[in-house]
Amino acid sequence: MVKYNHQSVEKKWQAYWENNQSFKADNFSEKPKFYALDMFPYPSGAGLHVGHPLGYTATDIICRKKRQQGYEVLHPMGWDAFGLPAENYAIKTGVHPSVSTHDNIKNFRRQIQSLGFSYDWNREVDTTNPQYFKWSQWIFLQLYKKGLAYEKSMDMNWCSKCKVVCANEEVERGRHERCGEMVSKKELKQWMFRITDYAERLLNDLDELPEWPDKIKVMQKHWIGKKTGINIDYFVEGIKEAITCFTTRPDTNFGATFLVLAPEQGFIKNHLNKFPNKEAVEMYIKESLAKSDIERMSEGRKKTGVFTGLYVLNRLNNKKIPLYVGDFVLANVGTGAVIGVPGHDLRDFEFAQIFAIEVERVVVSSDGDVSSIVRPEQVQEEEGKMINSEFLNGLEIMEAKERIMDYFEKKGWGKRVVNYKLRDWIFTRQRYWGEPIPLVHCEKCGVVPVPESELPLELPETPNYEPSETGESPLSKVTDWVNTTCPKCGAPAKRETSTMPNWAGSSWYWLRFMDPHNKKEFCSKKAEEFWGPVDLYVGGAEHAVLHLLYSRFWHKVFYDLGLVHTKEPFKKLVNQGLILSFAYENKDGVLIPIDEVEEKNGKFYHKEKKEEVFRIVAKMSKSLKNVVNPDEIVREYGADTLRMYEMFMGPFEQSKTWDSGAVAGMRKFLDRVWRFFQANKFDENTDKTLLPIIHKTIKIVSDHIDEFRFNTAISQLMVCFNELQKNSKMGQKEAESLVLLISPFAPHLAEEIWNKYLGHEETLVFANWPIYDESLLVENNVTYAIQINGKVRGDFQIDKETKKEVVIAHAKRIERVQKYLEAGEIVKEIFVPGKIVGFVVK
RNA sequence: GCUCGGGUGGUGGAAUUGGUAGACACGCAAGACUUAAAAUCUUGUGACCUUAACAGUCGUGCGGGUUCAAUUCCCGCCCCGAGCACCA
Repeated sequence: MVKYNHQSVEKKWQAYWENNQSFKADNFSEKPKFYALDMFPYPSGAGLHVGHPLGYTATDIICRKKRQQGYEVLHPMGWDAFGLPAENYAIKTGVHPSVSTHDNIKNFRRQIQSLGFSYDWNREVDTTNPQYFKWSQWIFLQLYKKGLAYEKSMDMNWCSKCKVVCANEEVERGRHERCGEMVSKKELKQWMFRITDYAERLLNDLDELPEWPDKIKVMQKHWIGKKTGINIDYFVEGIKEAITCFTTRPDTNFGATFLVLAPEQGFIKNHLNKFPNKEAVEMYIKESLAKSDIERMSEGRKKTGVFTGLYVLNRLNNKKIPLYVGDFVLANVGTGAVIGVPGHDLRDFEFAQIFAIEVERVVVSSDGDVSSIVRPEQVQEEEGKMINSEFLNGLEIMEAKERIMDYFEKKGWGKRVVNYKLRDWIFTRQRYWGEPIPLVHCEKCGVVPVPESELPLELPETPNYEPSETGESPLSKVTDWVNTTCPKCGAPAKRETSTMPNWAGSSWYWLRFMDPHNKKEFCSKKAEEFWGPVDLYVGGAEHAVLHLLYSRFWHKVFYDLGLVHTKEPFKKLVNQGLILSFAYENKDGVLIPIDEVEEKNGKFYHKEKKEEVFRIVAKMSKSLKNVVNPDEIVREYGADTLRMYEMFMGPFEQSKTWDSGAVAGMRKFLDRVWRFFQANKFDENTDKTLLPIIHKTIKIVSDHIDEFRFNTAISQLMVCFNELQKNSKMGQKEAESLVLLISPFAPHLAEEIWNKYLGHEETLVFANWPIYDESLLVENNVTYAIQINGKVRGDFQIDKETKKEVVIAHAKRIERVQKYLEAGEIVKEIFVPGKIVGFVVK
C-alpha cells in the first residue's frame, strides 16, 4: 500500500493544470457558456481566512462539473485592492500603498493557488493597476457626460476617525461600517451620483431575479424604500410660502391637530422673523443641532419641540392648528415637515401628549372602540373605518385614502408623489489610495473632464498620505499635480483632488474579466454578448445593499449606454454562511484566548486562574487566537481535505463552527477512497447488485451539487463507499464514474487516481460527467413499514411490483401485527405504495 | 418596535408534495492487529424502563389543534441570529 502523499500529488497536478492551461476560457467557443464569479477579495495583510475558500470551493465545484458537462466555463479571480488598510499602513510606515498591496496580492495568490481552484489566471485583474482603473475613470466620465454625476455641497456623513466622507449605505446605526466610529455631519462639497433616478428600476427589476435569495431582495427593497403618498400645502396667514407635508395617510387628515417642522427645514430660515416665539425657536434649533447622533439615539422615543406661535390652516375643515419645531422630524425624510395626526400615529400621539395637544379620533378599528384616544394602545394605525371625517365617513381607510387624494388634487391643495428612502450616492473620498477623479476645475470653463485619451490619470507620488480634519484629500498638497491646464481653453486650472470610494473597482469588474486585456474598450461588445450575464455569483451577504446595489446601478447605466445587453448583471446569487470558531468566556462574560484554556472531563478551565470557563461560538479574531490559517490545513491534510471539509460542515448558506477534529475525519475518508482504488482491479464486469447504489449516487451527487447541497452530496459519496467496502467487484466504467463524482470536490486526488489506477494519460477536467440510468435506480425489493393507529409495529421486504392487496395480506400475517389487529376491529386500511401499510384498529 | 431566517442526540447535521426521526460525520466506549503506541479494521452509541431475548414508553423550543399518521400543515407563545429603525 502506498500512502497518499497530498503534498507531492497536489503540487504535481497544480503544475499540470497550469502547464496545460486547463482552465483557460475561450471567448470564441462553440460550446454553451457558463460564467461563475466569486466576490473578489480585498488582499489584506492578514492573509486568507478560512471563510474565503468556502465560497471559492463551491463555485469551483460547480465550474468543474460544468466543464465535464461540456460548457465553456469562465471562472476568474482578481483583487479589489484599493482601500483604507493599505493607506493607513502607509501613514504609519511610509511604505507606498502599492508596495504593500503588491505583497499582499502575492501572498493571497499563493494561498488561493494552493487550493487547486480552476481559475483562469490569464484574466486576473487588480483594481489598483492603472490599466484597470483607466476604465473605472472612463466609466466615471460616461456617467458624468450622461448627467448622472453632480457636485453638491451639503451635510455629509463624516467619519472623524477615518477622516473621510461615507455614503449612506456605509453608515450602520449611525456608525461607520468599517471602523465603528460615530458618524457626524459636516458640510462639504462632494461628487454625487443620481442613483435615485434609477430607484424605480432598481426596485422593479428585482422581480426579474428569481434566483436571488429573497432576503437580499427584501433588504434592497427596504433600502430603496418606495412610498406613495401626497404632498399637501399648508399656509400661515400672511406668509405666501407654503409648508408642504408629505404623508402616506391623507385619509386621517381630518384628525390633524398640529404641524411639526424639522429644525433644519427651510421655512424656518426664511420666515423666522415672523415667529412670535422666535427666541425660543432659535434656542431649540441651536440645541438640537448641537446634539450628536449618540445623544439623539439615547433619547429614544422621547419627543422634544417648541411652539412657534404660528398657526396653519387645515383647509379640509378650516381649523387653525399650531405650528411646532421638533427634532423627531428628520429634515431629509419626505419634506422635513409632518402633519400631526395624534389619533392614528404613535409618534404624533407621543408628541401631542407632551404638549397637551388635542387628539381626534377619525378611524374606528374592528375592535369597535369609539371612545376618545387617551392611551397609546388606542392609537390605531393599521385598519378600520372613517368617522368624524365628513365625506369620508364609513369608508375603509384604503378607500378613503384614494378618495381624499382625488379631492386634494381637484382642489389644488396637494399633489400625489412617490418618495424613496434611497438617496443619491456620495461618491468622492478624501483619501490617497483610490482612483483619482478625472476632472479639472477651470476658472473660465468650470468643471472639465479629462480627455479620454489622457486616461489613466495616475496617482502622484506624495511624501504625506495623512488625510485632514477639514476634508482635504492628501492629493491637494501635491501642488505640481494639482496645478494643470484646462483641457478646453488651456488656461491654468486645478485637478479634482478627491478619489473614488473603494466600491468603484468592484462595481464593474465582472465585465473586465470577460475581456481583461482589451486596450481599446472596457469590455468588447462581443465578449459581453458571449459571457454576460454572470450565471452564478457567490459571496457574503454583507454586501446586500452596498456592492450589490451599486453594481446593479452601474450595470443599468451601461445598459442604457448600449454597453451591455442585459438589464441585470448577476443571474443567480448565493450567499455563503460565516465560518465561526470556538472561543471561551468566564462566568462574567470576559473572553479568554483559546491558548489559556484547558479541557478536563468535558469541562473547560482557565490554565492559570483555574476558574471554569465556558465554550462559546464567536467570529475568528486575533485577540481570541482562534483564527484558523488555511496554510496549516493544506500543509497537514491537503487542499482536497480542506475543500471537502468546508463543504461538509453544514448547509452552504448557514453559519458554521470550525471543528479541527472533523477535519482529520475528512482526511480519513479521502484515505479510504485512495486505498479502495489502490487495492482493487477494475478489469471485470461490475457486480449487478452494486449498480443501484452507484446510479443512485450519480443522481444524488449531480442534483445536490446543482442545489448547493454539498454536505449531502458528500454524505452520499460516503454512503456509497461504505457500501463498496462490502463488495468491490467493479468494472472500469463504474470506477471512472465514482472518480468523476469526487473530482469537483477533491480534484487532486481524483486526477491522481484517474491517472495512476484507471490508466488515463489525459486530465479528467474534460472527461464526461457520469449519467445515471433511471431503470437502475430502484432496487427490486422495497421495505414496507406497518403502522397500527399511526405507530410503527414492524416492517417487511417484498418485491416492488407486488399488488396492494397482496402487500396488505402479507402484513396481516405477521405475528407481531396480528397481536395488535386482534385487539379490535380494523376500521381502515392505508396503503402508500413502496412505503407504508397502515391499519386503524378500534 | 418592524422585516427576514432558525430552534432536531454529547457535537455538526439528515429527513422539504405529511408516511419507518436521527442518514452521513465528529466524539465516546468495547474489541482485533501490535512488545507498545499511532494508523487501520470490526461492533455499539437519543432518553427511559426492562431483559436471557423480544418487546414497551417517551422524544424534533413550549402549549393547543387538524390527521390513520406531524420535524413537516393551522392557531397561540418562548428563545436565538441577521437586517432596518422616530421614514411621516
